[in-house]
Amino acid sequence: MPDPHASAFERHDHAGCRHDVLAAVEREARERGLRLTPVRRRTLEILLEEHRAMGAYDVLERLAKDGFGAQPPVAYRALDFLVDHGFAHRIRRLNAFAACMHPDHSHAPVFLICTGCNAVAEAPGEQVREALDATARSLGFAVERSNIEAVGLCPTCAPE
Amino acid sequence: MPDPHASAFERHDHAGCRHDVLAAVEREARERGLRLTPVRRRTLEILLEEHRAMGAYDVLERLAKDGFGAQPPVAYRALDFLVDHGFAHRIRRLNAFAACMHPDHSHAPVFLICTGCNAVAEAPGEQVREALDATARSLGFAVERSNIEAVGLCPTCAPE
DNA sequence: TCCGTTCGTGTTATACTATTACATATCATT
DNA sequence: AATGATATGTAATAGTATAACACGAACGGA
Repeated sequence: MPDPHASAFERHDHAGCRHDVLAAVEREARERGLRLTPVRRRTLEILLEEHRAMGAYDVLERLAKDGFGAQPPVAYRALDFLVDHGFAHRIRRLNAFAACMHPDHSHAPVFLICTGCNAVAEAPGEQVREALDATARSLGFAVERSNIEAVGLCPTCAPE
Repeated sequence: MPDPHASAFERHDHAGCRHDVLAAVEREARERGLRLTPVRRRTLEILLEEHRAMGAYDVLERLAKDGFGAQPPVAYRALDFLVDHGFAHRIRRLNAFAACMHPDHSHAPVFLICTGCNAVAEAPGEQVREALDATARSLGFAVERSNIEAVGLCPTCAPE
């Protein structure tokens, strides 16, 4: 099994992580009584196959090829479902979506977007999330959800 | 002078903070050799007057009423200028813009968006930013810019 | 099993957000 | 005043997202 903690910037076994994540999502959905319908499942597969942040219309195009509806709501609804239940993430800076690589445990990840190669890594966000909660709490604000995104250069693209 | 550290969730003297921020921006622009042209200045004034996150088209509408061009690029260019130089912020979650309340010192704020009253507060982001940098660094990622946004309930809207 | 309700899908249409491209004008500098 | 860089105005279009409605499948209770 691929190292689940490997950074998305590192080389890893795509086929393996794809399979594992899908299995984890299926199990989660079953346990939580969620309906992982054909469109939803296929949408997740597409995100996993591409293994990158994809626009809703890119996803839609692929869904249409697979015989699903070709109108925007088809993609948006499936993507919203995945995001709502933690099986995918929305990256607002890119107006894009990406499969969650750790769907089995709740987490609020941080996204690192490389301006050199356009790769997007899902980094562990516990520390950042904790700091954010503390900051919010000091103002009496109760955080429900958050998005934390950074753009910069990944190790490969960074100058020496 | 209004307390510059007051949370946006607290009552405060809008007219006062408006004036102070505008003065600070004018000084900053002068010192840094930036051209705070009429559209740009008016755009900032609009954001300050409304004192909330505004869509580009809302801003555009007001600019048009004031005799400026009525096409989207007019608003987007002015807003981009303000954002690029730290005089305003872009809140991606809302596809909106808000005047920066502390334009005199560089900072990477955190945005707290209340789902109850739609208020947006600009909270100090040093701690969060530090945690984000640490997380990114551990993956060899060099952060250039980031956006950190949280949705939840402000003190006023939170249930007892 | 039948009925009603909820949920999911497909479709049409439209709303909202943002950028490209190009012409014109203004500014800073010589 | 001439030049090059910067800023503005406008037209056209690209890209992102949602509302509203019809239909049908899944679910739960009588």
